[in-house]
Amino acid sequence: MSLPETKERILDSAEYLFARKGFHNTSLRAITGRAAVNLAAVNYHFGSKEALLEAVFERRLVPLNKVRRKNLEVVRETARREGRLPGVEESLRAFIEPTLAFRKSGTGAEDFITLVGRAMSDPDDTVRNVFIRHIAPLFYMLFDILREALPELSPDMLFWRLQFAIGAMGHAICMAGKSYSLPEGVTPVSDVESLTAMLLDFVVAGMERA
Amino acid sequence: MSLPETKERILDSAEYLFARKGFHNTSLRAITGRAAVNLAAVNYHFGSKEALLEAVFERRLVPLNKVRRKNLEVVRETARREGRLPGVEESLRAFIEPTLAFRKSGTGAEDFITLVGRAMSDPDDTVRNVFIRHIAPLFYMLFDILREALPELSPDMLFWRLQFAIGAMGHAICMAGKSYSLPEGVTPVSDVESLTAMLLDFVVAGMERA
DNA sequence: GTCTATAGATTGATAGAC
DNA sequence: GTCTATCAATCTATAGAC
Repeated sequence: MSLPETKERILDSAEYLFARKGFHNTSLRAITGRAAVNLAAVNYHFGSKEALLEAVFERRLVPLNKVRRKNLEVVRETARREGRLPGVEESLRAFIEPTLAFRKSGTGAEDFITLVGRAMSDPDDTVRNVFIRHIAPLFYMLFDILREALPELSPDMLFWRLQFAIGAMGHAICMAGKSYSLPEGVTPVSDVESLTAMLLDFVVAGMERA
Repeated sequence: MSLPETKERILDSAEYLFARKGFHNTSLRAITGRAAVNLAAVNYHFGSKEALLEAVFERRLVPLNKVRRKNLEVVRETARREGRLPGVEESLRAFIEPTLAFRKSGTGAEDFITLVGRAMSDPDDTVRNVFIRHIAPLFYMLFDILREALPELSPDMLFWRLQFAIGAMGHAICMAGKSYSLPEGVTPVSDVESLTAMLLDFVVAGMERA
């Protein structure tokens, strides 16, 4: 059966397993087994395991980045039209909100966004480089808008604060929906809206710190 | 040559490689090759690759945790003696400062602290579980002190804010000393004192956000 | 304790029939 | 495009000489 969905099935399976076990700890046999396709299909459709990883990132990251870029452009243009500086909160929201919201955007999106949360600090160059290549332009764009929003902050300080914010977001993504052992009396909400609101509160406060 | 330092050489080499390539992407051959010891020495001294990972964490984490625990106890006792609540900044500092300072505490410590920065969100269960087992008690201790410091904050909210802070710290650790491509005009400082000060500023602001 | 040698399993990738 | 079969490399782990 030469189903046109074979590539998609492989991508879904790889996304699922990469997010849960990591790239190097996931074999092509595990991927094709879960996808119920033949082992050789991966190399036929993608060429190599590494190219498959690239494709897993690309499938979701291209549309997600389009939304984030659009949001940032709107923030910039609106501020310019109204003759004011872009706000810190609206700038960070333009980047963070679509990222966390993406989690419930479709089947497997949750796996992907977990993968994203981990990719930034992945020990493996293969994973991290593929990810950084896709995310760097948006990072610079966000950096530039925050430069305008916080002109009194030195570039160095802004750089680090933005790194802190990104670290907080990535870790929040990794933790969301997991069930680690929790302190007494804690039953943490993890619906997207609440988490986004809490995270934005936190990073805006840190970013605006005098 | 039956040098008593063989175990140490293996630990150093494993620490170096785990931090740079990840656990599953590092072979025992690479470890023993770099350590200039025989392949079989790993299984003789540690029993298995996984037990070696455990030992890598244990060697550094036990003394580091002793410092962090001591610091947190001092914060708690000092506040109690002075009849006041523990402060947010001193509580977070008691945890964060020794962690970042550990980076320059000796040969290889930098590698280890990178490993720590990544362990929290490591895709691999083996790595993450070993780490969480060592860090969980201190996390609860810090959580409890911050409960006293911020009594008006709901446990859920505090839990997430602490997660954000830990995510920021972990990412900062991973980024420190790396040379990623940077925005125009940014030459980020990464000496321990400056980074600690900036990070504390950021997370205290986020934690105290009204 | 250190070494050689190798077992035993698993890996990514490919050739070639259909 | 999909399959079987397999190659060549790699891996962790261990047995046994020294």
